Amino acid sequence: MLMHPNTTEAYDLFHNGTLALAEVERNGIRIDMDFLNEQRRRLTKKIKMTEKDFKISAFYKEWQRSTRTPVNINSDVQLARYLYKHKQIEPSKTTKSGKGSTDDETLKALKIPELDKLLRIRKLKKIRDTYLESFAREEVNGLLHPNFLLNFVRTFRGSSANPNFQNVPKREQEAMLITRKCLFPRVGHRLMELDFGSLEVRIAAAYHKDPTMLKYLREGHDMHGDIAKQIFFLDKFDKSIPSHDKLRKAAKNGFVFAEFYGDWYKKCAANLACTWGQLPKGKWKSGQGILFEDGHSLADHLKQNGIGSLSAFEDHLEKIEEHFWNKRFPVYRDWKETHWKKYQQTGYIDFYTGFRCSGLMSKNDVINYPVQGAAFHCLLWALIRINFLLKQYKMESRIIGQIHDAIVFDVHPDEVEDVIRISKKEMVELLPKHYSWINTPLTVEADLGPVDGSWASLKSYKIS
DNA sequence: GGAACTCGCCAC
DNA sequence: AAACGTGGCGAGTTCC
Repeated sequence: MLMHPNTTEAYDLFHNGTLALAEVERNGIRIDMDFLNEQRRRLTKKIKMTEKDFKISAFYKEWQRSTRTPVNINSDVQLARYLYKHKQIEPSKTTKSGKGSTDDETLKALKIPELDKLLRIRKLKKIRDTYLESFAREEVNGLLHPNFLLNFVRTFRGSSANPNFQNVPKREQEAMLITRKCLFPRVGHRLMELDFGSLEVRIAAAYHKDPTMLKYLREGHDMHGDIAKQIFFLDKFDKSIPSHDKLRKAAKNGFVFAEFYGDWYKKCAANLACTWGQLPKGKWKSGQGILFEDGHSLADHLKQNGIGSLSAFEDHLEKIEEHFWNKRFPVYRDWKETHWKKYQQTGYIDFYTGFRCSGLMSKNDVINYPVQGAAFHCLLWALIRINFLLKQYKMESRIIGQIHDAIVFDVHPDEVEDVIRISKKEMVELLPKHYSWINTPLTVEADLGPVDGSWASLKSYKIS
């Protein structure tokens, strides 16, 4: 596949972006090596103990008896051979190459208690070896200087390496609290993140201009709530009820975004019911799945609406998908088709930001690339401007990182409001003037840490 | 003994 | 007709 900036504007964006990101890289982020080393030791101890525990189990002994060579408990190849060849267990999932999978989900489904120890070891090693070790390797004078690169990604997004600043654990609490507690602002400063609200959805809307989607984005209605209502038969939807919020998140991540990216109802159904709804494959029994506040279970609730199994839920979601594209967002659907046809005729796709990809691409690629890429270019444009202004105003605050649709700052406590004001102006006011094809209002969300607080201590901060 | 591969898993 | 996009990176394994 060939890719290139196709306008001077696109070329300039990457030229200035490279210079700005080089400064971001030079700024760096403070790292607490004492805490890191303490966690390294603690994890090593835990891993050793769990390994010991695992090795006295009947499961391990049987595994070792099954083969002549010494077992390496870290080898998924050996584990798959033992489980699926020797013990003849049927895996619930296979890998791309058709072998039985040994990922977290598949091993948990086997309900072999000893395997939980193996998964625990895998998780602890991930934290220690992928994150802490790479942080330690890259530390210079108490700072990390992650690389931010613009020349690797097919969609013209950025990437990060040495260490990768863009995939530090956030959702899973244990991993988050170990890794992010290593990273700090400079002494007396605060960490702050500013990110665009639902940027990719807004950029997609600029391409397809679906009136229903534009209405959602312009009037701030809750699209994910509406879809959750429809998928899960909720007649009174209320985001502030925890169970409803759970189902809303499920609809958002397990269906809406998946459909936007090109997934289809069958995979979404399994994911929604099993991963998000905690229901089993096959038939459902009373009391199974996540619980509502009144004690009812998701299985009971769906049964009341005529759905008592995964296959019935699949049929239900097929209808939802049909409605989603043909009734709710038909103009979005039509854009996907005409955009795909255009690529098939010309052999390339143009981004609104002036970049061009040509060569062999799948349909999903053709639909996703210009959205993902242009969304990042919005962030990069704002980052270049904000970086320039912080220097021009001789401020103490610095940009120290970039995560696709977010900018990470190391801010002087007296400059918090100024940095927000300056950034907000660039992100929501001037950016849509520069890229006049943006057709919905942009929003900024802030997360702020206390003075000398680590990256684990950021809290949502209301922008005035 | 290193390159290239698979697999798993972290982020958006 | 087919079936979710982009990365980085570690460990194990296989190839040469």
